[in-house]
Parts: sequence; C-alpha cells; structure tokens
Amino acid sequence: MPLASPTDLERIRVLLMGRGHAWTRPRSAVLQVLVTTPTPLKVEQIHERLDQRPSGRGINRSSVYRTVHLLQTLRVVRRVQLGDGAQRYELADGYRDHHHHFVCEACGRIEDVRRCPLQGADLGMEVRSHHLELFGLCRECAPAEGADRVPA
Amino acid sequence: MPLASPTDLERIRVLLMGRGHAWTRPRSAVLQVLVTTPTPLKVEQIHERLDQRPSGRGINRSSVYRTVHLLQTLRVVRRVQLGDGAQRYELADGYRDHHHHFVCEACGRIEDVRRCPLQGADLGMEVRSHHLELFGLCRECAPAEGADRVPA
DNA sequence: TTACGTGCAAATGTTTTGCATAAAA
DNA sequence: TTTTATGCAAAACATTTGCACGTAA
Repeated sequence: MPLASPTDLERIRVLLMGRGHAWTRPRSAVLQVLVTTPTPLKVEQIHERLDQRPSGRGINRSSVYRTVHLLQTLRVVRRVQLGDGAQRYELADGYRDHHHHFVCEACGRIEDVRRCPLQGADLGMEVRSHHLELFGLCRECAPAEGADRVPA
Repeated sequence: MPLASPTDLERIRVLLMGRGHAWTRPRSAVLQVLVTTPTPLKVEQIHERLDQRPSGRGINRSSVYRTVHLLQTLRVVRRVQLGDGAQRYELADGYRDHHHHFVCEACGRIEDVRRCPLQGADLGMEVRSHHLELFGLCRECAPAEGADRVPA
C-alpha cells in the first residue's frame, strides 16, 4: 500500500455515504487530490491543485476547509505538522501505509519515512498512536562523503 | 535537568547580550515564564501568565511574539505542535532535558515523556533532530484494570 | 547619546461562519 | 421534495509590521 489507489476512493465514498454524507463534486475532487499526492498538503495547495483538474474547477476555499474537516472527523485524513507553523493534511493510516516524514533543513524537501523506528517499541499500553517527524539534511544537501569539494 | 533553573536564565541572558541583543523587561519576563513552566505554552498563555507576575504587567502581545521569535532563532526555545492546530513553545534541548509529549485524547492533558524511545535508534546519519508526540489515554481517563465499574 | 526594543494600531494571513442558493438523496 | 452541501461575503482569530516613543547599553 505505497500510495492510495482509486479503489480507496471508492471505499471512502462508501464510508461517507454510509454515515449520511453526500458524495459531491468538491468532496470527490479534494479526495482525488489527496489520494494521488504522496506528500502532505496545505489547504492552499489542495485548492491550487483542484483548479488544475477539470473535475475540480471553481471550488471554493471554504469547501476545501469543510471537506478536510469532515474527513478528519471520519479519520480518513490526518493533520501533519512539520515544525513550521503550517497545517498540512494527508490520508490517514488505513488508507495509506503507516509512515513518518523527514524534512530537510536546508532545502525544505519533505520525504516519506516508511521504516517506523517505533515499530515494536514499548510505549506503554495506553498509547494509541504517535506522530514522528525527523529533521536533517537530505541526500542532495548533505555534503557527500568523498565528494570532490575543491579547497580554497 | 528536570526543569530549567534560574541559573539557566542567567546563561540565556549572557547568550542574548553576547549576540548584541538587549536584556529588557519583556524578554526577561517571558523567559521567567518559560523557565518555570513544565508544559509547552501558546503565545496567549504566555501573555496571560505575564500579567500574573509583578515583573510582567502590561507587556504587549506583539512583544511576546517578537521575543518568542528571537528565542527560536537563538535555539533557546522551540515550537511544539501537538496535532491540534495550535503553536506552543517551550525551552529547547540544552536548556531542558530531551523529552517528548503525551497527549490524552480524552481530557487533553499534556504530559512529558522523559524516556525517548528513539534513544540509540539508527535513524540514518543525516538525521539531526526529531519530534515525537504520543497520543492515547492518560492514567485518569483510561478504564483502570480491576476498577470497580458497576454494571447496569 | 545612540542604537535597539516596545507599545500601539493597522495590516496580513488563515480559518470559520451565516445565509441564500444549488445539488444530492 | 426534503435534506444536506456549496458559494459568497463577512467575521473571527492568529500573527506580523510600520512607526513614534522609550529604554538599555
């Protein structure tokens, strides 16, 4: 389950309707963006990408906020906070593989971390979930070992 | 180093002045709040607590923002994000012991987690720091084993 | 006495909300 | 046809900024 598939979209549609929510163009379009994007997105970014899809034109920012909010209460989407002040959103566990994020302090690139270092850790039985964010230098920004850096 | 001490305040004062920043009443007062509070605080909460101290009366909210911002660039303070939308701040590693936070999903209580489950974990050499937040039920909210729950 | 910081008020950015209309069930 | 969702505009928050005045160095 590296990334969500169209099949997940259908699962989500069934979940929504089962809970008495309508399957509308804005909701469908926001979900299409989330399902096909590997990195967490700000509301503004979701909104921009909607406009690039024929099925998502002209959708109001408020509707994006409302949709994201609804999807959070249904635990389809979760909020991701990467240490800058921004709120980002992505599909929750159950619709994607469990993962964390690595943020490059130099270039800002966000990478998925598939290997959870807490796997099997004893966090106490009362812990139900966790968020983990890693910070450092990505492969491109880290001065590579043996790299040909020319001394001055 | 369970909590910062007045000694840390002095260290911080020296750091600020060494970098050419003035030691002012607002800065001193904000730091006194941060140094004596065990949980991360929102700017609004810092501001409230200032008013409760004789040395912190009448300080403007802007100054709190500016002070927190300055302290972040000096790595004296770090931002803490606990999954709700809020921005909280606390003393950074170096002025407090390394720790994480546990948030009770039922009552919202925030607890320090002193034992870092990533201690010794191999995160890759390029990882410089990490944020970890745990979510679950605190001791008071968890249905205790053997608790005398009266069946209906 | 000079540079830097603060208070105040206004500006900016983000998220929420009320309400009339539109669309889904 | 009835309920629920959307667009729009305004409101509510949160944070930043310009500027005249104060205060630390």
